[in-house]
Amino acid sequence: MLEDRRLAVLRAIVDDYVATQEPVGSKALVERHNLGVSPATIRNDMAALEDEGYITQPHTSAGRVPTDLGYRMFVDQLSSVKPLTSAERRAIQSFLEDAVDLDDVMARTVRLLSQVTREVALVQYPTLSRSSVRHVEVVSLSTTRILVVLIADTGRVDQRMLDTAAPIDETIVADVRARIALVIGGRRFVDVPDLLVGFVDSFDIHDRAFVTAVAAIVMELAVEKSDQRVMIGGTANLTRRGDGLPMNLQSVLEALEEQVVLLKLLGEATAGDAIMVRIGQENSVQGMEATSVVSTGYARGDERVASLGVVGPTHMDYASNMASVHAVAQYLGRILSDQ
Amino acid sequence: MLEDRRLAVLRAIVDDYVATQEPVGSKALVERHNLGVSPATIRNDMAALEDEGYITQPHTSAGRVPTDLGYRMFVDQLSSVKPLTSAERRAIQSFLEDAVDLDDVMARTVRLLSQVTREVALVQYPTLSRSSVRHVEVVSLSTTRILVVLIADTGRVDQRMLDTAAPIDETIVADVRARIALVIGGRRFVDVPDLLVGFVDSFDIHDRAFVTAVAAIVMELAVEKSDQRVMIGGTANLTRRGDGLPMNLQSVLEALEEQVVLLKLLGEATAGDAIMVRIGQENSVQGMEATSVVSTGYARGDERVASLGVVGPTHMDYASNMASVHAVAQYLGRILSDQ
DNA sequence: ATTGGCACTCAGGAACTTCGAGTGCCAATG
DNA sequence: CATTGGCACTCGAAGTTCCTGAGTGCCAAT
Repeated sequence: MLEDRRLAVLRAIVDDYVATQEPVGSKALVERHNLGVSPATIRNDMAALEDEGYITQPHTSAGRVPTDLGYRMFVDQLSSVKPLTSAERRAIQSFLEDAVDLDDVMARTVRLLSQVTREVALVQYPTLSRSSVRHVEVVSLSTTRILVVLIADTGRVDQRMLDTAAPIDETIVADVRARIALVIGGRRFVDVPDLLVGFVDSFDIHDRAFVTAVAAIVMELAVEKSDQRVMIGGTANLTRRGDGLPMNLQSVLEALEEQVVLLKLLGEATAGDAIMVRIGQENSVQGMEATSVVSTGYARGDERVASLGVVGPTHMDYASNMASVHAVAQYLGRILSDQ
Repeated sequence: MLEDRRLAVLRAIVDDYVATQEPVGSKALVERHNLGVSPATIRNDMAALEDEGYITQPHTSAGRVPTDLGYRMFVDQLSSVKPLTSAERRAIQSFLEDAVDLDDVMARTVRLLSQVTREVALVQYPTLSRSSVRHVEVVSLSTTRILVVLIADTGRVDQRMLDTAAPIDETIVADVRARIALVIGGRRFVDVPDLLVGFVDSFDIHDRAFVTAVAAIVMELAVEKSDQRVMIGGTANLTRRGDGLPMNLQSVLEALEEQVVLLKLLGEATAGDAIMVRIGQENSVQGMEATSVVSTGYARGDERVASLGVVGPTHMDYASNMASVHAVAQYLGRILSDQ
C-alpha cells in the first residue's frame, strides 16, 4: 500500500516533468493528480524516493527531477503498450504503402517515425544474412574497373567497385558472372562464404587474381556489409525543447553522424518483439549521456531482419514513444512481407 | 583612391566580423589592419558605406556589421581563389581514393568537405543524363513483384520495385530483360525515352501491360530520378558558433531534411568551373534567410555531372570555403574520371 | 502513518547603476 | 577638400542589490 503510493508518486513526477520540463514540487503534485493525501505526506515519500536514488533536487528549495534510475523504474512499471488511435494507424499504413522501392520504404519510415514521435528517428536497413541471393551481377565499367552487384530477395541492392591492376577481358567477366550466379543464385547470404570455397580453383590460373578479387567482394557484400546501413531523420527535433540545455546539442549531432554509433544505439538483437529502452548512461556512447533510445526489431515474415527506434532526451515521453516505435515496426514488417 | 580605401575598409570589416563575430568599430579597425589613416577618417568611410547599404549598426553606439549586400560586394571583389596547402591537397587525395564504391565516394566527399570547411556539406550524386547505360536488369523478387535495376557507367546503381496485378511468368521476365538490354544497353540515358518508343509493341498483346509498366519504370529511372539524390553531412557544425543566434537552428535543420531544398540550394548548373555563392536572402529557401551557400559543379572527364557545396551562416569565411569547395570538386572529378 | 504548522533556503527576476566602446559632428589643419 | 583631433553623447552589456515565492525539512498533534 505504502509502496504502491510511492510508485504512483514517482509516476506522477515523471509525467509532470516530461510535460513541463520543470522540477515538480509536492504541492503541484497533489493538485494535478488526485492522490488522496496531503502535500506533507508526499514530501515524506519524495524524501524516501530521493534516498533510494529515483529522484533528485537540482538545488535546495526546488522541486524534484527524476534520475536515470527513476526513469528506468518508471519504464519498467509501464506494463501494456498503449495502442495508437485508428486514425494514426491509418495514416501510418497509407503513408508507407506508397513506397516505390526499398530506399523509399526506409526513407518514408524514418520520416514517419520522426514526425509521429517528434524525436530523432533511426531505421536500420534489412539485414541480408537471413535472406537469399536473388541475383548477382558482374559488370565492367571500364577495362580495369568492375562493378559487382548483389540483389537480395528483400529488394535490397548492394554494389561495390573493383579496380584491377591489369585490364580484364570482357569474356572473362561474362564467364565469372555466369558461374558465380550458378553457385550462389537463390542461396542464402549466410551460406555464400561456404559456397564460394573452391570457386576460384575452377578458373584458369591466369584469371585467378581477378576471380579471387571478385569472390572476396561478393563475400564482403554478403557478410560484412550486411547490417551496416542506418537511415536517420528528424534531427531538427533536437532543437525543439525550450532552450533549456538538457543535453549538449553539438556532441549529440556529432555522435549521430557516425554510422557505427547509430548501430550501437539500435543495439543488439532483442528477443521477440520486445521494446528496448536505454536511458541516459545506459547507452555507453560518448556524448549521448543525456539521451535515451527506444528501439525494437522488425520482421519480414517471421524473421527479424533489423531494428528501428528513436533517440531523444532522457525526459522524453516514453509511453507514447514506445507505442509509436512498436506500431511503426509492425507496419514496416507488414509492408516488407506481404504483397 | 578614395573608393579604393572604402573597399579596403569593407574588406577589413568583413574579415574582422567573420573572425570575431562581433560588431567592429573604427578604432579596432585601424589597429588590426594597417590602413594609414585615423579612426575619424574610417568613421567617415563607414558612414558612407552604411549609406550605400553595405554595412549596418545593430544599435546606436555599437560597431558595424556587414549586410548581405556587403558580403556580396566582398565576395565579388575576391579575385583569385587561394590555393590549398600541399598538405591539405595530399590529405584530400588520399582520403578520397580509398573509396570502395560510389556510395562510399560520396560519403567520403561529404565528410571531407564538412571537416575541411567546418560547415554543413552537400554533395549531389552524379547525374545520369550525361552518362550511359552500362547494364539493365529485370529481376523477379516474387511472382508479383519485379525489381528493375539500372547501372550507369559512372558506377551509379538505381533500382525500383514494381508490384503487378497478375503473377508474371519467369520466361516473360527473362524475355523483357534480354530485349530491353538490347535496346538501351550502352546508350545514353538522355536517349532512353526515344529508344523505347515502340518497344512495347514488339511484345505479345497479353504481356503488354507488364512490359509497359517496366518500360515506364526504366524511363523514370533514366530521366526523372536522375539528379534527385543529395548527401548531407556535418550538421553538427551548425551548433559550433558561440551561442549567438545568427540564425534559427531549428528552421535550418528542418529545411536541410528536404531533398528538394538541398537540390535547390545547390542550384542550377553553373557554367564552367565557376564557384557560385548565394548570400542570405539570395537563396530563396524558406527558413534559410540567414545562411549562405557556396557551391560549384564537378565533372567526370569533361562533362559536368553534378554539384557540391557547403551551407553556413552568412558570416562564414567565404575565401577559404570557396577554395575548399573548389579543391574538393576538382579531386572528386579526378577520382571519378581516372583509374 | 498522516497532517498542519512553521522557520528556512535559495534561484530567478526586477530595478538600478556603472562602464566603456563606439558614434556623429565640428572646427582646425596641410 | 580630405583628414584629423577633440568632445559630448548614446546605450547595450555586465555587475550589484534586493525581493519574492515555491519548495523544503522537521516537529508536534492526531
